[in-house]
Amino acid sequence: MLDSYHHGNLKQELIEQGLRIINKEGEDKLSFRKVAAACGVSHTAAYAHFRDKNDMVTAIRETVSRQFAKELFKAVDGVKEDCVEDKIVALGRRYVSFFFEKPDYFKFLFTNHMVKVHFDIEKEYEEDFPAFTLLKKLYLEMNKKNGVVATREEGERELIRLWSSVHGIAAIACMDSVEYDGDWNEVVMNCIK
Amino acid sequence: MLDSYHHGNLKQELIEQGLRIINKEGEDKLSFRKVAAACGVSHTAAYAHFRDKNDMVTAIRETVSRQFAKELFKAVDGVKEDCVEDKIVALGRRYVSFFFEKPDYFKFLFTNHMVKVHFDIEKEYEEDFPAFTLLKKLYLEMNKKNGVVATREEGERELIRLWSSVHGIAAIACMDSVEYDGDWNEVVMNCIK
DNA sequence: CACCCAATCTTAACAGCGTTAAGATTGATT
DNA sequence: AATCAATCTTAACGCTGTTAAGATTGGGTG
Repeated sequence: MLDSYHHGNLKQELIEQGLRIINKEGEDKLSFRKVAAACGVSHTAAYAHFRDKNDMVTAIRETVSRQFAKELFKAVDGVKEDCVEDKIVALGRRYVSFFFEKPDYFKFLFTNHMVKVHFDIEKEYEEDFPAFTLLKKLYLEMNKKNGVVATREEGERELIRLWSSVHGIAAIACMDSVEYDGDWNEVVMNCIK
Repeated sequence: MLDSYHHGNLKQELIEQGLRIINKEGEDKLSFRKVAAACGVSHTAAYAHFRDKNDMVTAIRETVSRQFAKELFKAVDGVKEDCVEDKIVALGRRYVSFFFEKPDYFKFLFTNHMVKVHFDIEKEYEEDFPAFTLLKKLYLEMNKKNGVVATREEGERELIRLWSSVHGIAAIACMDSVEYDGDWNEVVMNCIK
């Protein structure tokens, strides 16, 4: 463990170095060999920890996904306890600002189809995209507080509307050829309703 | 021109074969060499027509972009002349259904930042994404018809809301891990307003 | 303590990729 | 008929992901 042959903590460092490369050079510049070199290890060592490259990228993606969710939770927790509407707005703002700060993460998270989601408002799904699960929870909380009893169809449509609004703004704000000198926060407000 | 050394129409066939490969195997499976082989030509012949691979992919992307716009125009033209609201709805529906039919096109069009867009409602921009230009036109038409005089800020926000709603739904409808057995048309209706 | 095994890492090799360089072929122009 | 520029070919380079076979090592068993 001391003397280099066995790294000791390779799997995690591969993820960290991979993330660093994506941040600095973009996802397309990420290669198995480069990550290994960054860890000071031969280019096939990673196969002891990941099935293939895609498996490693997926692990990195899950790290980003958790990091994203953590930011959303933080934003929501900063709002006074009983103001569900404000919490939803706070989530929407952070959702957009997170990706506005790191546009590459948007592409990285959403373009390879890892995001699992169930609109079904009558059940919870452990495997769902955490950011979505949080939104779903807040939405149900809001309905409950306001005494709204939506049909399943109405509720699902409204949930989709909420998420797609915010997600759509993030998608557009991330396009590097889109310039908008207004305030994205205002846009979010205007969209969520 | 007859006897094979000079292909005669290579550039266009490269685009067509490239598009075919993307449709059948996905963008990541597209290679310069494979497209060339599909055209029955050596793997460097394409360099007479495209600067590099990215240049060829961009050409393919512009083809898809035009094809997409054509579909939207067709949908809009199918609506009675003076019903602007219905036209916008028709555009939204086709926007989503187009990508729902070919999910790979969504990623292909939007994840490499080719889409240029100006929200500025006081000018027209030739180079803008044609689908967006159409929406912008309809939006201004609607305001005019209804005698709405929005400030520049309000107008831009509303335009963004319109587009991001539709775009967001398309983005979500395209994720292969998202299953929704409701009608996306209803979702579009509910979002556009 | 000695042994062994399984996990971990290395080197070697393969096919596929984009790209460049140098040369062959051709249709069109002079 | 000669020439030239556009077009296509072959050869080579360095990079990529992946597999196979072997070296190294730490932990658990006798």
